[in-house]
Amino acid sequence: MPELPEVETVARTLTPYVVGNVFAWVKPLLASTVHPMSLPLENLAGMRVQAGRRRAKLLLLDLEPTSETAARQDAPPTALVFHLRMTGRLFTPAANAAEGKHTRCVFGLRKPDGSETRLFFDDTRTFGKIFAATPALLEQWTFWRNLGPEPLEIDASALASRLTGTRAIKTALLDQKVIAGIGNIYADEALFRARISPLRKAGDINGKECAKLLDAIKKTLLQSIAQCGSSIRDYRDADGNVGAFQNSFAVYGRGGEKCRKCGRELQKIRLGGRATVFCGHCQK
DNA sequence: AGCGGGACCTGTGGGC
DNA sequence: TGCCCACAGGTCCCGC
Repeated sequence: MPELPEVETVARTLTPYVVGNVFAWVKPLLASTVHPMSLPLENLAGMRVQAGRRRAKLLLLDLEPTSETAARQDAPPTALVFHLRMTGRLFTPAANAAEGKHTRCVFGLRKPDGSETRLFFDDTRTFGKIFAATPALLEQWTFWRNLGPEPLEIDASALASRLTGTRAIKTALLDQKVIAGIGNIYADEALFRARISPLRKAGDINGKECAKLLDAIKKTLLQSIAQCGSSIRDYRDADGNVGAFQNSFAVYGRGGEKCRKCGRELQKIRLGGRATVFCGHCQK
């Protein structure tokens, strides 16, 4: 499900509901949803949500201590990290709402006025993870440590230096160590906009093409963020709203249909195990 | 190094 | 209506 624009949208919509609130209790409903390296989620008790943000496809709640936690012996988590994977959803349910069939964890938070609010983590396919971490723990997490740069924050030369080797450019874009946050949708969409075939060898993309590709990546991601992401089936933001960028797809999910640029039939292949759609005429 | 395949899960949609 | 198969926005691991 969520790639960079979707996680960004969830972070933005969730933040107003949680910032300033203090974790009071937690109810894990599926043990495997808690990352094996995570601190016990119970350690969240007394920590206040200071900010919400996104890194790659991860959503982070930055935490700060309160008087409740000041005397604690254990190291309290300084961040609560969520990886939504394919079907993870974070939202604040209505006060009387019951847990759903796919609710994997419930967090109880206390608002400054003393009233309680809850945070649900729902995840149909159960691939998602919750990780209560300290900075040291995050650094021990290989996936985190190896994350590549944010696509919206790098320049073309930085991208060029990371695109090496003989593997397909699309495979490289999906590799979170190369560049973080791009998934199957935005890899296909950006390559179409840059008029680059997904099958080209990453190391063969020249400087000019690299600049064009990065420009296409940034524009695609920013346009999607502006439209609150893409909703194919599961994705919803923290308010339960769908995104709109799926209406702007040039290639994703359009195999066999006509290229919007040249009218020829879009090809659908499998590349690195992922459905890949592109125009064999427009993309070289 | 890089590829394909499978695994992890549940649900949905198409074909028959 | 129902069954079976293919497939789904992510990542990891294995063997070649």
